[in-house]
Amino acid sequence: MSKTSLKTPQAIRGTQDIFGPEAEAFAFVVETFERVRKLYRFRRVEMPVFEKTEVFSRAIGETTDVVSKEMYSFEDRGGDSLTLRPEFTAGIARAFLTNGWQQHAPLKVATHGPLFRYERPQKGRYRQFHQIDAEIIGAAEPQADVELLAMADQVIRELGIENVTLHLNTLGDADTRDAWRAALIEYFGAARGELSEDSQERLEKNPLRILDSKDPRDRKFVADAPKIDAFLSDDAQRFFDAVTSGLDAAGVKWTRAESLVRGLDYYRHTAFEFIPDEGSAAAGALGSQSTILGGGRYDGLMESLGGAPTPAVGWAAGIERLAMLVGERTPDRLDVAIAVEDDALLPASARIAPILRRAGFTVEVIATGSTRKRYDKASKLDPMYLASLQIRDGTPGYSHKSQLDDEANSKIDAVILENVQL
RNA sequence: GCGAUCGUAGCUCAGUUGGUUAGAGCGCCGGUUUGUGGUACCGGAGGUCGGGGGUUCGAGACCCCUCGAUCGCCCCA
Repeated sequence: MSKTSLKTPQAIRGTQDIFGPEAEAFAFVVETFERVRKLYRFRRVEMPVFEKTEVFSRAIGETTDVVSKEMYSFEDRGGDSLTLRPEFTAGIARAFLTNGWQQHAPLKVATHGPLFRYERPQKGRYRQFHQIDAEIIGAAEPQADVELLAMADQVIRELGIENVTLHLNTLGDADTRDAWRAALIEYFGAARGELSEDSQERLEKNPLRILDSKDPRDRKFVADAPKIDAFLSDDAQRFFDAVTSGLDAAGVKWTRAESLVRGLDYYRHTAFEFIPDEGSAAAGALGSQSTILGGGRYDGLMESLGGAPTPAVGWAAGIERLAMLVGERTPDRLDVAIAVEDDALLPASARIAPILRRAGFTVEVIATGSTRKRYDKASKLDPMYLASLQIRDGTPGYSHKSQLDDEANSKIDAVILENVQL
Protein backbone atom coordinates (compact mmCIF):
# COMPACT_ATOMS: atom_id res chain seq x y z
CA MET A 1 0.00 0.00 0.00
CA SER A 2 1.46 3.34 -0.99
CA LYS A 3 1.64 6.19 1.41
CA THR A 4 0.30 9.59 0.70
CA SER A 5 0.69 12.79 2.61
CA LEU A 6 -3.06 13.23 2.54
CA LYS A 7 -4.66 12.95 5.93
CA THR A 8 -7.88 11.03 6.22
CA PRO A 9 -10.64 13.27 7.55
CA GLN A 10 -12.02 12.20 10.90
CA ALA A 11 -15.65 11.48 11.58
CA ILE A 12 -17.56 14.22 13.36
CA ARG A 13 -17.47 13.90 17.13
CA GLY A 14 -20.49 12.11 18.43
CA THR A 15 -21.35 10.42 15.14
CA GLN A 16 -21.06 6.69 14.73
CA ASP A 17 -20.26 4.26 11.97
CA ILE A 18 -22.37 1.33 12.98
CA PHE A 19 -21.25 -2.04 11.68
CA GLY A 20 -21.34 -5.70 12.57
CA PRO A 21 -23.29 -6.91 15.59
CA GLU A 22 -24.31 -3.38 16.55
CA ALA A 23 -25.73 -2.80 13.10
CA GLU A 24 -27.65 -6.07 13.30
CA ALA A 25 -29.09 -5.07 16.66
CA PHE A 26 -29.97 -1.63 15.31
CA ALA A 27 -31.82 -3.16 12.36
CA PHE A 28 -33.61 -5.59 14.66
CA VAL A 29 -34.92 -2.70 16.76
CA VAL A 30 -36.24 -0.89 13.71
CA GLU A 31 -37.78 -4.03 12.19
CA THR A 32 -39.51 -4.89 15.43
CA PHE A 33 -40.84 -1.38 15.80
CA GLU A 34 -42.17 -1.42 12.25
CA ARG A 35 -43.92 -4.71 12.84
CA VAL A 36 -45.53 -3.69 16.14
CA ARG A 37 -46.54 -0.28 14.89
CA LYS A 38 -48.59 -1.95 12.17
CA LEU A 39 -50.33 -4.08 14.78
CA TYR A 40 -51.62 -0.85 16.32
CA ARG A 41 -52.31 0.70 12.92
CA PHE A 42 -49.93 3.60 13.35
CA ARG A 43 -49.27 5.13 9.96
CA ARG A 44 -45.79 5.65 8.73
CA VAL A 45 -44.60 9.23 8.17
CA GLU A 46 -41.34 10.49 6.72
CA MET A 47 -40.22 13.85 8.03
CA PRO A 48 -37.57 16.37 7.00
CA VAL A 49 -34.35 16.21 8.97
CA PHE A 50 -34.28 19.99 9.28
CA GLU A 51 -36.85 22.66 9.93
CA LYS A 52 -36.98 26.38 10.48
CA THR A 53 -35.35 27.03 13.83
CA GLU A 54 -38.52 28.54 15.26
CA VAL A 55 -40.34 25.22 14.89
CA PHE A 56 -38.18 23.89 17.70
CA SER A 57 -37.55 27.02 19.70
CA ARG A 58 -41.28 27.76 19.98
CA ALA A 59 -42.45 24.19 20.48
CA ILE A 60 -39.81 22.96 22.88
CA GLY A 61 -39.26 26.20 24.80
CA GLU A 62 -36.55 28.84 24.59
CA THR A 63 -35.24 28.17 28.07
CA THR A 64 -34.79 24.43 27.73
CA ASP A 65 -31.27 23.06 27.40
CA VAL A 66 -32.18 21.50 24.08
CA VAL A 67 -33.01 24.85 22.52
CA SER A 68 -30.61 27.10 24.38
CA LYS A 69 -27.45 25.11 23.88
CA GLU A 70 -27.88 21.84 22.05
CA MET A 71 -29.25 22.68 18.61
CA TYR A 72 -27.35 22.42 15.37
CA SER A 73 -28.56 25.67 13.82
CA PHE A 74 -27.26 27.37 10.73
CA GLU A 75 -28.21 29.97 8.19
CA ASP A 76 -28.97 28.75 4.70
CA ARG A 77 -28.09 30.67 1.56
CA GLY A 78 -31.39 32.46 1.65
CA GLY A 79 -30.70 33.78 5.14
CA ASP A 80 -33.21 31.60 6.98
CA SER A 81 -32.21 30.09 10.30
CA LEU A 82 -32.56 26.33 10.03
CA THR A 83 -31.99 23.61 12.59
CA LEU A 84 -31.23 19.91 12.40
CA ARG A 85 -34.08 18.24 14.26
CA PRO A 86 -33.27 17.57 17.93
CA GLU A 87 -36.52 15.60 18.31
CA PHE A 88 -39.46 14.40 16.24
CA THR A 89 -42.49 15.83 17.99
CA ALA A 90 -42.15 19.48 17.02
CA GLY A 91 -41.66 18.65 13.35
CA ILE A 92 -44.61 16.30 13.33
CA ALA A 93 -46.76 18.94 14.96
CA ARG A 94 -45.68 21.42 12.31
CA ALA A 95 -46.50 18.92 9.56
CA PHE A 96 -49.88 18.25 11.12
CA LEU A 97 -50.74 21.94 10.90
CA THR A 98 -49.06 22.65 7.57
CA ASN A 99 -50.68 19.76 5.73
CA GLY A 100 -54.14 19.93 7.19
CA TRP A 101 -53.83 16.53 8.81
CA GLN A 102 -56.63 17.59 11.12
CA GLN A 103 -58.84 15.81 8.62
CA HIS A 104 -57.29 12.51 9.73
CA ALA A 105 -57.62 13.15 13.45
CA PRO A 106 -57.30 11.26 15.62
CA LEU A 107 -54.11 10.49 13.79
CA LYS A 108 -51.71 7.76 14.79
CA VAL A 109 -48.29 8.15 13.24
CA ALA A 110 -44.92 6.50 13.65
CA THR A 111 -41.48 7.27 12.30
CA HIS A 112 -37.83 6.71 12.97
CA GLY A 113 -34.54 8.26 11.97
CA PRO A 114 -31.62 10.44 13.03
CA LEU A 115 -31.79 13.35 15.47
CA PHE A 116 -29.06 15.84 16.34
CA ARG A 117 -28.06 17.36 19.60
CA TYR A 118 -24.83 19.20 20.37
CA GLU A 119 -23.81 17.49 23.59
CA ARG A 120 -20.74 15.79 25.01
CA PRO A 121 -20.88 12.21 23.77
CA GLN A 122 -20.83 9.41 26.31
CA LYS A 123 -22.26 5.96 26.72
CA GLY A 124 -25.69 5.84 25.07
CA ARG A 125 -25.46 9.46 24.04
CA TYR A 126 -24.42 10.76 20.65
CA ARG A 127 -24.61 13.96 18.66
CA GLN A 128 -26.31 12.15 15.85
CA PHE A 129 -28.52 9.56 17.45
CA HIS A 130 -31.59 7.66 16.33
CA GLN A 131 -35.05 7.23 17.69
CA ILE A 132 -38.21 5.37 16.97
CA ASP A 133 -41.23 7.57 17.58
CA ALA A 134 -44.98 7.21 17.93
CA GLU A 135 -47.61 9.91 18.32
CA ILE A 136 -51.37 10.10 18.61
CA ILE A 137 -52.60 13.53 17.59
CA GLY A 138 -56.07 14.90 18.15
CA ALA A 139 -57.10 12.46 20.87
CA ALA A 140 -57.96 13.96 24.24
CA GLU A 141 -59.08 10.80 25.95
CA PRO A 142 -56.94 8.76 28.35
CA GLN A 143 -57.51 5.65 26.23
CA ALA A 144 -55.12 7.16 23.72
CA ASP A 145 -52.41 7.31 26.39
CA VAL A 146 -53.13 3.71 27.27
CA GLU A 147 -52.93 2.46 23.70
CA LEU A 148 -49.73 4.37 23.10
CA LEU A 149 -48.15 2.94 26.23
CA ALA A 150 -49.32 -0.57 25.47
CA MET A 151 -47.59 -0.28 22.14
CA ALA A 152 -44.38 0.93 23.76
CA ASP A 153 -44.56 -1.95 26.19
CA GLN A 154 -45.06 -4.44 23.38
CA VAL A 155 -42.14 -3.10 21.37
CA ILE A 156 -39.85 -3.51 24.36
CA ARG A 157 -41.15 -6.97 25.11
CA GLU A 158 -40.85 -8.17 21.54
CA LEU A 159 -37.29 -6.94 21.54
CA GLY A 160 -36.72 -9.41 24.32
CA ILE A 161 -35.71 -6.69 26.78
CA GLU A 162 -36.28 -7.65 30.40
CA ASN A 163 -36.28 -5.85 33.69
CA VAL A 164 -37.39 -2.54 32.30
CA THR A 165 -40.40 -0.87 33.88
CA LEU A 166 -42.72 1.90 33.01
CA HIS A 167 -42.36 4.83 35.40
CA LEU A 168 -45.51 6.88 35.27
CA ASN A 169 -46.47 10.28 36.56
CA THR A 170 -48.93 13.05 35.89
CA LEU A 171 -48.05 16.70 35.62
CA GLY A 172 -51.70 17.68 35.69
CA ASP A 173 -53.17 20.35 33.50
CA ALA A 174 -51.61 23.76 33.02
CA ASP A 175 -53.10 25.18 36.21
CA THR A 176 -52.01 22.36 38.46
CA ARG A 177 -48.57 22.33 36.94
CA ASP A 178 -48.21 26.05 37.61
CA ALA A 179 -49.49 25.76 41.18
CA TRP A 180 -47.20 22.84 41.91
CA ARG A 181 -44.28 24.66 40.40
CA ALA A 182 -44.94 27.70 42.58
CA ALA A 183 -45.11 25.52 45.68
CA LEU A 184 -41.82 23.86 44.80
CA ILE A 185 -40.12 27.20 44.29
CA GLU A 186 -41.33 28.33 47.68
CA TYR A 187 -40.27 25.09 49.37
CA PHE A 188 -36.82 24.80 47.84
CA GLY A 189 -36.33 28.56 47.93
CA ALA A 190 -36.49 28.44 51.71
CA ALA A 191 -33.53 26.06 51.75
CA ARG A 192 -31.76 27.74 48.90
CA GLY A 193 -28.34 28.05 50.52
CA GLU A 194 -28.17 24.37 51.33
CA LEU A 195 -28.94 23.16 47.83
CA SER A 196 -26.32 22.17 45.29
CA GLU A 197 -25.09 24.84 42.90
CA ASP A 198 -26.91 23.10 40.07
CA SER A 199 -30.18 23.08 41.93
CA GLN A 200 -29.89 26.73 42.91
CA GLU A 201 -29.79 27.41 39.22
CA ARG A 202 -32.63 24.96 38.57
CA LEU A 203 -34.69 26.95 41.04
CA GLU A 204 -34.78 29.72 38.44
CA LYS A 205 -34.89 27.71 35.26
CA ASN A 206 -36.63 24.44 35.97
CA PRO A 207 -37.56 23.84 39.61
CA LEU A 208 -39.27 20.53 38.86
CA ARG A 209 -35.91 19.08 37.94
CA ILE A 210 -34.61 19.43 41.50
CA LEU A 211 -36.81 16.48 42.32
CA ASP A 212 -34.60 14.04 40.47
CA SER A 213 -31.28 15.59 41.37
CA LYS A 214 -28.57 13.06 42.15
CA ASP A 215 -26.79 15.35 44.60
CA PRO A 216 -27.15 14.18 48.21
CA ARG A 217 -27.41 17.81 49.35
CA ASP A 218 -30.65 18.05 47.38
CA ARG A 219 -31.92 14.58 48.06
CA LYS A 220 -32.60 15.18 51.74
CA PHE A 221 -35.06 17.92 50.85
CA VAL A 222 -36.74 16.03 48.05
CA ALA A 223 -38.58 13.54 50.24
CA ASP A 224 -40.63 16.25 51.95
CA ALA A 225 -41.16 18.42 48.91
CA PRO A 226 -44.74 19.25 47.90
CA LYS A 227 -46.37 16.44 45.93
CA ILE A 228 -48.16 16.96 42.65
CA ASP A 229 -51.14 15.00 43.94
CA ALA A 230 -52.02 17.78 46.35
CA PHE A 231 -52.43 20.18 43.47
CA LEU A 232 -54.22 17.95 41.00
CA SER A 233 -57.55 19.29 39.83
CA ASP A 234 -60.46 16.85 39.81
CA ASP A 235 -60.25 16.55 36.04
CA ALA A 236 -56.56 15.91 36.12
CA GLN A 237 -56.97 13.29 38.83
CA ARG A 238 -59.76 11.58 36.92
CA PHE A 239 -57.67 11.55 33.80
CA PHE A 240 -54.73 9.98 35.56
CA ASP A 241 -56.94 7.38 37.20
CA ALA A 242 -58.33 6.45 33.80
CA VAL A 243 -54.84 6.01 32.42
CA THR A 244 -53.67 3.82 35.28
CA SER A 245 -56.73 1.62 35.30
CA GLY A 246 -56.50 1.32 31.52
CA LEU A 247 -52.93 0.15 31.81
CA ASP A 248 -53.92 -2.41 34.40
CA ALA A 249 -56.66 -3.67 32.10
CA ALA A 250 -54.21 -3.90 29.21
CA GLY A 251 -51.77 -5.84 31.34
CA VAL A 252 -49.06 -3.19 31.19
CA LYS A 253 -47.02 -3.09 34.36
CA TRP A 254 -46.17 0.33 35.69
CA THR A 255 -44.95 2.07 38.78
CA ARG A 256 -45.79 5.52 40.07
CA ALA A 257 -42.87 7.95 39.91
CA GLU A 258 -43.92 11.07 41.74
CA SER A 259 -40.78 12.98 40.96
CA LEU A 260 -40.64 12.08 37.30
CA VAL A 261 -40.80 15.30 35.34
CA ARG A 262 -39.89 15.89 31.76
CA GLY A 263 -37.54 18.55 30.59
CA LEU A 264 -39.52 20.01 27.77
CA ASP A 265 -42.09 22.73 28.32
CA TYR A 266 -44.93 21.21 26.38
CA TYR A 267 -45.76 18.26 28.60
CA ARG A 268 -49.12 18.07 30.41
CA HIS A 269 -50.88 15.26 32.26
CA THR A 270 -49.25 11.95 31.51
CA ALA A 271 -45.47 11.77 31.64
CA PHE A 272 -43.56 8.53 31.52
CA GLU A 273 -40.23 6.81 31.03
CA PHE A 274 -39.21 3.20 30.60
CA ILE A 275 -36.20 2.65 32.84
CA PRO A 276 -34.18 -0.50 33.61
CA ASP A 277 -34.63 -1.82 37.12
CA GLU A 278 -31.91 -0.93 39.55
CA GLY A 279 -29.13 -3.50 39.58
CA SER A 280 -30.42 -5.36 36.50
CA ALA A 281 -28.23 -6.39 33.59
CA ALA A 282 -30.01 -3.80 31.49
CA ALA A 283 -29.11 -1.02 33.91
CA GLY A 284 -25.49 -2.13 33.83
CA ALA A 285 -25.39 -2.18 30.05
CA LEU A 286 -26.69 1.35 29.73
CA GLY A 287 -24.45 3.24 32.11
CA SER A 288 -25.80 6.49 33.41
CA GLN A 289 -28.04 7.23 30.41
CA SER A 290 -30.71 4.87 31.56
CA THR A 291 -33.96 6.10 30.08
CA ILE A 292 -34.65 4.06 26.97
CA LEU A 293 -38.06 5.46 26.12
CA GLY A 294 -39.79 8.61 27.22
CA GLY A 295 -42.76 10.73 26.41
CA GLY A 296 -46.04 12.10 27.52
CA ARG A 297 -49.03 14.22 26.67
CA TYR A 298 -48.45 17.58 25.03
CA ASP A 299 -51.80 19.26 24.82
CA GLY A 300 -50.37 22.77 24.54
CA LEU A 301 -47.89 22.23 21.74
CA MET A 302 -50.04 22.97 18.70
CA GLU A 303 -50.97 26.38 20.03
CA SER A 304 -47.34 27.33 20.46
CA LEU A 305 -47.00 26.76 16.72
CA GLY A 306 -50.05 28.87 15.97
CA GLY A 307 -52.50 26.02 15.51
CA ALA A 308 -55.82 25.32 17.11
CA PRO A 309 -55.67 23.63 20.50
CA THR A 310 -55.06 19.96 19.74
CA PRO A 311 -54.51 17.29 22.34
CA ALA A 312 -51.77 14.75 21.63
CA VAL A 313 -49.58 12.12 23.23
CA GLY A 314 -46.34 10.61 22.05
CA TRP A 315 -43.13 8.89 22.90
CA ALA A 316 -39.70 8.37 21.49
CA ALA A 317 -37.08 5.76 22.27
CA GLY A 318 -33.37 5.75 21.57
CA ILE A 319 -32.52 3.07 19.04
CA GLU A 320 -28.89 2.89 20.21
CA ARG A 321 -29.99 2.40 23.79
CA LEU A 322 -32.48 -0.28 22.85
CA ALA A 323 -29.87 -1.95 20.66
CA MET A 324 -27.53 -2.17 23.65
CA LEU A 325 -30.15 -4.27 25.41
CA VAL A 326 -31.21 -6.70 22.72
CA GLY A 327 -28.08 -8.81 22.85
CA GLU A 328 -26.23 -10.42 20.00
CA ARG A 329 -28.21 -10.77 16.80
CA THR A 330 -26.53 -13.38 14.67
CA PRO A 331 -27.23 -13.02 10.97
CA ASP A 332 -28.84 -16.02 9.28
CA ARG A 333 -26.38 -18.74 8.40
CA LEU A 334 -25.05 -18.75 4.85
CA ASP A 335 -26.80 -21.26 2.57
CA VAL A 336 -24.21 -21.81 -0.12
CA ALA A 337 -20.47 -21.10 -0.42
CA ILE A 338 -18.82 -21.78 -3.75
CA ALA A 339 -15.04 -22.21 -3.76
CA VAL A 340 -13.73 -21.72 -7.29
CA GLU A 341 -10.54 -23.73 -7.20
CA ASP A 342 -9.56 -23.06 -10.77
CA ASP A 343 -9.82 -19.68 -12.49
CA ALA A 344 -11.04 -21.38 -15.65
CA LEU A 345 -14.28 -21.98 -13.76
CA LEU A 346 -14.91 -18.33 -12.94
CA PRO A 347 -17.49 -18.05 -15.75
CA ALA A 348 -19.22 -21.12 -14.40
CA SER A 349 -19.50 -19.64 -10.91
CA ALA A 350 -20.72 -16.41 -12.47
CA ARG A 351 -23.60 -18.39 -13.99
CA ILE A 352 -24.36 -20.52 -10.97
CA ALA A 353 -24.48 -17.91 -8.19
CA PRO A 354 -27.21 -15.72 -9.70
CA ILE A 355 -29.41 -18.71 -10.44
CA LEU A 356 -29.20 -19.90 -6.87
CA ARG A 357 -29.83 -16.42 -5.48
CA ARG A 358 -32.91 -16.02 -7.64
CA ALA A 359 -34.07 -19.31 -6.22
CA GLY A 360 -33.80 -17.76 -2.76
CA PHE A 361 -30.50 -19.15 -1.49
CA THR A 362 -27.92 -16.89 0.12
CA VAL A 363 -24.69 -17.39 -1.79
CA GLU A 364 -21.05 -16.36 -1.38
CA VAL A 365 -18.51 -17.01 -4.11
CA ILE A 366 -14.87 -17.38 -3.08
CA ALA A 367 -12.77 -16.78 -6.15
CA THR A 368 -9.82 -14.61 -5.16
CA GLY A 369 -6.38 -15.19 -3.74
CA SER A 370 -4.46 -18.42 -3.83
CA THR A 371 -6.56 -21.16 -5.40
CA ARG A 372 -5.32 -23.61 -2.81
CA LYS A 373 -6.77 -21.52 -0.01
CA ARG A 374 -10.17 -20.82 -1.43
CA TYR A 375 -11.67 -23.95 -0.01
CA ASP A 376 -10.47 -23.02 3.46
CA LYS A 377 -11.86 -19.54 3.12
CA ALA A 378 -15.21 -20.86 1.95
CA SER A 379 -15.20 -23.34 4.79
CA LYS A 380 -14.69 -20.59 7.33
CA LEU A 381 -17.94 -18.97 6.24
CA ASP A 382 -19.65 -22.00 7.79
CA PRO A 383 -22.11 -22.53 4.95
CA MET A 384 -24.92 -25.07 4.97
CA TYR A 385 -23.77 -26.20 1.54
CA LEU A 386 -20.14 -25.98 0.53
CA ALA A 387 -19.36 -26.49 -3.16
CA SER A 388 -15.91 -26.79 -4.64
CA LEU A 389 -15.55 -26.22 -8.36
CA GLN A 390 -12.43 -27.74 -9.86
CA ILE A 391 -10.88 -29.28 -12.93
CA ARG A 392 -9.66 -32.88 -12.75
CA ASP A 393 -7.74 -34.42 -15.58
CA GLY A 394 -8.98 -31.61 -17.78
CA THR A 395 -12.66 -32.12 -16.93
CA PRO A 396 -14.59 -29.60 -14.91
CA GLY A 397 -16.52 -30.93 -11.95
CA TYR A 398 -17.44 -30.25 -8.38
CA SER A 399 -17.78 -31.79 -4.98
CA HIS A 400 -19.89 -30.70 -2.07
CA LYS A 401 -20.58 -31.04 1.62
CA SER A 402 -24.06 -30.23 2.81
CA GLN A 403 -26.30 -30.01 5.83
CA LEU A 404 -29.35 -28.99 3.84
CA ASP A 405 -32.30 -31.29 3.26
CA ASP A 406 -32.50 -33.54 0.22
CA GLU A 407 -34.84 -31.30 -1.68
CA ALA A 408 -32.58 -28.28 -1.40
CA ASN A 409 -29.53 -30.39 -2.14
CA SER A 410 -30.87 -31.77 -5.37
CA LYS A 411 -32.00 -28.31 -6.44
CA ILE A 412 -28.52 -26.89 -5.93
CA ASP A 413 -26.80 -29.94 -7.37
CA ALA A 414 -28.84 -29.66 -10.54
CA VAL A 415 -27.92 -26.01 -11.02
CA ILE A 416 -24.24 -26.63 -10.48
CA LEU A 417 -24.10 -29.76 -12.56
CA GLU A 418 -25.69 -28.00 -15.47
CA ASN A 419 -23.31 -25.06 -15.31
CA VAL A 420 -19.87 -26.38 -14.38
CA GLN A 421 -18.79 -26.22 -17.98
CA LEU A 422 -15.83 -24.49 -19.45
C1' G B 1 -19.36 24.05 29.51
C1' C B 2 -16.77 21.08 33.73
C1' G B 3 -14.10 16.53 35.57
C1' A B 4 -11.49 11.69 35.27
C1' U B 5 -9.04 7.93 32.43
C1' C B 6 -6.76 6.62 27.98
C1' G B 7 -4.17 7.07 22.73
C1' U B 8 2.01 1.41 20.30
C1' A B 9 0.71 -2.62 13.22
C1' G B 10 -6.06 -3.35 9.93
C1' C B 11 -7.99 -5.50 15.10
C1' U B 12 -6.77 -6.97 20.51
C1' C B 13 -2.71 -5.85 23.21
C1' A B 14 3.07 -6.69 25.28
C1' G B 15 6.89 -3.32 25.70
C1' U B 16 10.83 -4.19 32.68
C1' U B 17 13.31 1.83 37.30
C1' G B 18 14.04 6.08 29.98
C1' G B 19 19.21 2.48 27.03
C1' U B 20 21.08 -0.48 20.65
C1' U B 21 17.58 -2.23 14.09
C1' A B 22 9.68 -1.58 18.54
C1' G B 23 7.21 -7.24 19.59
C1' A B 24 3.04 -11.15 19.93
C1' G B 25 -1.75 -13.14 18.66
C1' C B 26 -5.61 -12.62 15.14
C1' G B 27 -6.49 -10.86 10.20
C1' C B 28 -4.36 -10.09 5.23
C1' C B 29 -0.96 -11.81 1.04
C1' G B 30 2.26 -15.75 -0.85
C1' G B 31 4.24 -20.71 -0.45
C1' U B 32 4.41 -26.27 1.41
C1' U B 33 0.94 -31.23 1.24
C1' U B 34 0.29 -34.19 -6.50
C1' G B 35 -4.20 -33.61 -2.88
C1' U B 36 -11.43 -33.94 -1.10
C1' G B 37 -8.91 -30.38 2.16
C1' G B 38 -11.81 -25.70 8.04
C1' U B 39 -7.79 -25.86 13.08
C1' A B 40 -0.61 -27.79 10.30
C1' C B 41 4.16 -25.75 8.70
C1' C B 42 7.28 -21.77 6.27
C1' G B 43 7.61 -16.86 4.51
C1' G B 44 5.87 -11.69 3.49
C1' A B 45 3.57 -6.93 3.58
C1' G B 46 2.06 -3.43 7.27
C1' G B 47 4.02 1.14 12.69
C1' U B 48 6.95 9.01 11.52
C1' C B 49 4.72 4.48 19.08
C1' G B 50 -2.17 10.47 17.86
C1' G B 51 0.42 15.44 16.72
C1' G B 52 3.83 19.50 18.38
C1' G B 53 7.35 21.30 21.79
C1' G B 54 10.64 20.34 26.08
C1' U B 55 14.02 17.57 29.74
C1' U B 56 18.19 14.04 28.72
C1' C B 57 24.26 11.55 26.14
C1' G B 58 19.68 8.83 24.93
C1' A B 59 12.14 9.16 25.19
C1' G B 60 7.06 4.60 23.06
C1' A B 61 8.14 5.47 28.27
C1' C B 62 9.22 11.77 32.03
C1' C B 63 7.04 17.26 31.63
C1' C B 64 3.93 20.97 28.91
C1' C B 65 0.53 22.06 24.95
C1' U B 66 -2.78 20.20 21.37
C1' C B 67 -6.08 16.70 18.90
C1' G B 68 -9.02 12.45 19.53
C1' A B 69 -11.52 8.49 22.24
C1' U B 70 -13.95 6.61 26.52
C1' C B 71 -16.64 7.29 31.05
C1' G B 72 -19.03 10.72 34.43
C1' C B 73 -21.55 15.82 35.71
C1' C B 74 -25.28 18.93 33.36
C1' C B 75 -29.30 17.48 30.23
C1' C B 76 -31.68 13.94 27.62
C1' A B 77 -33.67 8.91 24.14
